[in-house]
Amino acid sequence: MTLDIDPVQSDRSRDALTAAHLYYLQDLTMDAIARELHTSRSSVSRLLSHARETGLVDIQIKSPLDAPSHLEQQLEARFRIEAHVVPVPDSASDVDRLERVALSVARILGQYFDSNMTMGIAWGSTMNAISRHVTPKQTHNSQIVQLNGAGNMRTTGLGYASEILGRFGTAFGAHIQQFPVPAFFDDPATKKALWRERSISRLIDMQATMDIALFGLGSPFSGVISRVYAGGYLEKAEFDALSAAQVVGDVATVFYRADGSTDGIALNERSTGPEFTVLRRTPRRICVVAGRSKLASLRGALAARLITDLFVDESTARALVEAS
Amino acid sequence: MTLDIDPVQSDRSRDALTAAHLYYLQDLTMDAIARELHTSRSSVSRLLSHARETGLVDIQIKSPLDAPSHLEQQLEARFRIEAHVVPVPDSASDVDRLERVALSVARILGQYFDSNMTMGIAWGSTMNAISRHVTPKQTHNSQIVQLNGAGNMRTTGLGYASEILGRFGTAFGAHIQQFPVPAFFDDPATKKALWRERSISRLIDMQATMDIALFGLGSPFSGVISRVYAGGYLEKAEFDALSAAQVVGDVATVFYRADGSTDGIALNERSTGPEFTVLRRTPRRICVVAGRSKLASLRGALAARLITDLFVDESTARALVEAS
DNA sequence: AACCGGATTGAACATACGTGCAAGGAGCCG
DNA sequence: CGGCTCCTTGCACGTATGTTCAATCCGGTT
Repeated sequence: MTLDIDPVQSDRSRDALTAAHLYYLQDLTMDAIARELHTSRSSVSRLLSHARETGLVDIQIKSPLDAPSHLEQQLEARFRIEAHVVPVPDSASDVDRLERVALSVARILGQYFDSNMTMGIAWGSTMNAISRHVTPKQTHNSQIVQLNGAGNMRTTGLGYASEILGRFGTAFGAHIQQFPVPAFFDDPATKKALWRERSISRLIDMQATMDIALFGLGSPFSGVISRVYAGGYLEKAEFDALSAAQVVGDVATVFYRADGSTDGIALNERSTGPEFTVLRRTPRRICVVAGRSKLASLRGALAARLITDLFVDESTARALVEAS
Repeated sequence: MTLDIDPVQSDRSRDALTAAHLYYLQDLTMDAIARELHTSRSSVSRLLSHARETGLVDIQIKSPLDAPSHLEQQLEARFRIEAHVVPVPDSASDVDRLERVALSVARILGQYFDSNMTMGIAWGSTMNAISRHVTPKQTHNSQIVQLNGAGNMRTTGLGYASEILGRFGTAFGAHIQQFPVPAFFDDPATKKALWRERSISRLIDMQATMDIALFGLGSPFSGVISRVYAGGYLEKAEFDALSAAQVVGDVATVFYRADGSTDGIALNERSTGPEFTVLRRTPRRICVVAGRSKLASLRGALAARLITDLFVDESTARALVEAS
């Protein structure tokens, strides 16, 4: 057994690297590059795609700091967060919105995550969308930790959640830490007991000391039903209880009201997501929101001070600013 | 008088920014972007060019660290420098070589230079070529300092050198410090006297404390005549003296031999470039070389330990490694 | 108000680029 | 040694992008 890299792979990458050099740093046409590399133009096109996909080429966009859009400035001033407004035409559907915001986030994420870091991630449609596009970036000694369990009455949830987790993991070359518990326990006592198990508490500790948290928002009572409510995670009675408690949203299956409060929301006792008091210790907490249906939920999360960095589509951002 | 930015400029930049967002982060086609921005596709193409040219979009290429080319590794091991080999086909002319290496350097330079830094730059065909392509990057409180005088019998040299200097200055938003003296004094005493003038000594001090030096190499006795020898800077007699002293090259009009030594080279007493003992204190000293005609000169500069970072075209790099 | 550069715009054209496809390997059984 | 699959390659085609040019707009001047 040897440590050599697959020579074919390495050949390919070496070529991709020179191709990228010639294309992006020397402005040669793919045709010219093809001649220098003794191959066809189409292969060069493919090499360059490969270079971009694998993060060999890194394209960043830098706001000249003096020109964050008016919207971003307002959000930053009003909520004390770093805001990133993703331009999406007002006519776009909510699906488009999510897809486009997710794509933007996926491309930028590498600027936040680095070697020796631990990032906690939730799961759900937002995280799923992001995971499908993350641009790879090689890191060392870094960890991706699942924030909340994903099991329900029908499945252990390991498939869906770990797919998401896995995509982040391979993109960053990070170890992944799954959280093999249901989204909600039936009995709070089970949770307490499990939390004392070393295998689980190790994970809880990692969550408590992570450098970055990345999450979307659940919004139980708005048009688009978040995955948590659709997938058999909650019974009708539980759902009604949330409604009665005036819940407006959740982060990693921990629920909150419009004012950001969580006290007396019974379901949280059985939820596996990190308590907000813990979450708030994470230095960078990136929230991704797309679509106006999540507006109430977003207001609540802001009130709960769960967010340090917000990625949001333009029209939702506008709505957020206007109503305040 | 107001501090507002030209609203037209700012409009343009804002659009360029969103266009860049949509194009590079969301993979929209220019056509789609045109519709969102209510303009024509060609305008979007222009906006994107603008965004790239002004450094709004920053494209980096990251060697996965495990894959610096064989050549780069050898150079780094042998000379204790950071090497960047620029791929250029062996068939390319020396002019092409220079142009392509310069373009690469111009694109990468922003990764080295930042706010609050001082960079010293020489002048000559290499620096000229680089200056014509530097990708802008906004910095604050940074300085560009001219390393050596550019005047000669016919002109003050302020035009040519300051054009170069100016391009770097505007690209980085840096203050520029010209060096209004000839390349060589006739009398060493004049130099000594001037060096005591506060206006000049201030500049010398800046050179002594700069963070980065950027220079090409002169190679008096090889095919392509460096600007120093062509432009009326040296008399026949001086040229002969250099030859007799076995000089192989110069950095900022300070001459050295193949072994890197400078002792007893009379012309250096009258040269306005920084002494090597001073130059070597600069933490990062970036040398840009293109063309095998500069090989001897490059060997000397390496022997003189003037270089910490080398940018060189592929075939010159190969020649350098092979002959050692 | 009429006039004049100079900059900006969209249409049209000319390139350059991405991708489906069929052909040609390279490895892997049977 | 076929015969199989899976992967890579170059070609051909359609689309996306860069660029020229004439028309238009704008700010300043007479």
